[in-house]
Amino acid sequence: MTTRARRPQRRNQVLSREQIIEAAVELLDAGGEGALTVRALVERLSTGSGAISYHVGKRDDLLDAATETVVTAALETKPGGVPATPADEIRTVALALFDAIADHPWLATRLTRQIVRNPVGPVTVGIFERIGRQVGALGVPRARWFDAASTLVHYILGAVGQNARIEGDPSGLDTEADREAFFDAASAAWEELAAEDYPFMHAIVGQMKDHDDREQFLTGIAVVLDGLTHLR
Amino acid sequence: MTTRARRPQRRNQVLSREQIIEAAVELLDAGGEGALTVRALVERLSTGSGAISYHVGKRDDLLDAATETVVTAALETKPGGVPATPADEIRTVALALFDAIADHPWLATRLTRQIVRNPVGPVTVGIFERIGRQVGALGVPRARWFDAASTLVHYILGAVGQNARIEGDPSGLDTEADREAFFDAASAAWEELAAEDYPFMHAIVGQMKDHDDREQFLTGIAVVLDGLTHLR
DNA sequence: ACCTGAACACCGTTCAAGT
DNA sequence: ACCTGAACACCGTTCAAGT
Repeated sequence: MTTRARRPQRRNQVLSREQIIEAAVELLDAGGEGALTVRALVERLSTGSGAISYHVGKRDDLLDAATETVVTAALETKPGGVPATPADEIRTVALALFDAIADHPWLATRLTRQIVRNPVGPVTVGIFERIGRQVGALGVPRARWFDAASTLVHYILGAVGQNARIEGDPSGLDTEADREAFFDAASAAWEELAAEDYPFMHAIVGQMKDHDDREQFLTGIAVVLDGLTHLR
Repeated sequence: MTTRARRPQRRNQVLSREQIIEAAVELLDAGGEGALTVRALVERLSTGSGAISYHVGKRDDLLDAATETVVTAALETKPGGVPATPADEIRTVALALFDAIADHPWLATRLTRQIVRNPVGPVTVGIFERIGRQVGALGVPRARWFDAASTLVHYILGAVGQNARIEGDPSGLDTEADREAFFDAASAAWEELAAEDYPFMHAIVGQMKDHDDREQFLTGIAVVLDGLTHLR
């Protein structure tokens, strides 16, 4: 390693925007949105609070940046060079978002928020462009492309948001066991509802117990895709 | 007024849970989730912070209670005695939620959260029961009722969440003019995207400018309903 | 240009004390 | 049973000062 550097006039930049975002994502994954505090960040990066605001601005901006980083990475995952069908491509994007939220439950709230408030950002544009390109090939007439893409995106966001499990539970293990216990408790409670007032809930309590979120999500996508082919 | 009361052993209860929730909704409507602070509540109700926690528990519980109150009220609006078709009934529920979120933008985030975390509460059960009852009449086979109802609810939540405009903007008037300015800015930015990289965004920028959220929402519902009739 | 960290103005929750 | 309000342990942001 060469130790002779010419006039290091400015201090070694030891902290970067990327580093802060990375640490933020780790905190968010571990403890949900409440766990992302400036002080936790300061300790983890052993720096001062001013340095953080210098690099990423306000906490809210950091949350946006973290969202953007994670979503962009999720959308880039596209290894297979197979030129998929339009439906396949839509499913790929949808599942990428589904999985991203499964890995980062705090994303659910933030993703919705970002799309609403920042229609110009790479998150909104990325998702719409990627999905929207397919709707023409699906047989949707040009005048309805915006409606079609919006319907798909809205469905995906809604479904994906509902599959963000017990976010920010600091009590650790929200594993498969937890998940099952949660569903068991829910279906038990549904069974106790008055049957005459809640006939539907009683009818589906069995289906609810052994459904698979991911499969159900794909079913929903298929339903929307099917409906879109009839959009004139 | 009779002034002679027999031993009012306990003080007049001057503060009620309902009053607190009502004040909370007003604060939320006026300034978004950030405006609901214990101190703001304390001042508005001229009481102490302890009284609030006594009646409604923690801030988070109050947010849940406010959500429940508003959603329940929205779902109860059912004046016409006309026994609508299944599709009509679904549209009624969907629009009730749409309008509730238009009036109370803070609901968007909270509604999702409540449905995820409290599948037993009146919000989740109310929405599912009301919508789910219709899917049988739609021609969905019984074994698919849960999938069908979930698809509808997920679409509705996703769409409705996206139509919660600039929530919690304390700068007042988020009126029609603001809304238009917002869309104009967005479409201007979309037009500036590189046409070769974002062909879809360019194709729809005109549609985006003069679309109507509510109509688009109904289109989406129609798409999903259509898809559901083919679900086997 | 980059970083420090004290200071500030908030925040929600708790709890001993009063009625 | 209901309410008060001080005390506490947090929080994000700012900013003069250092390098």
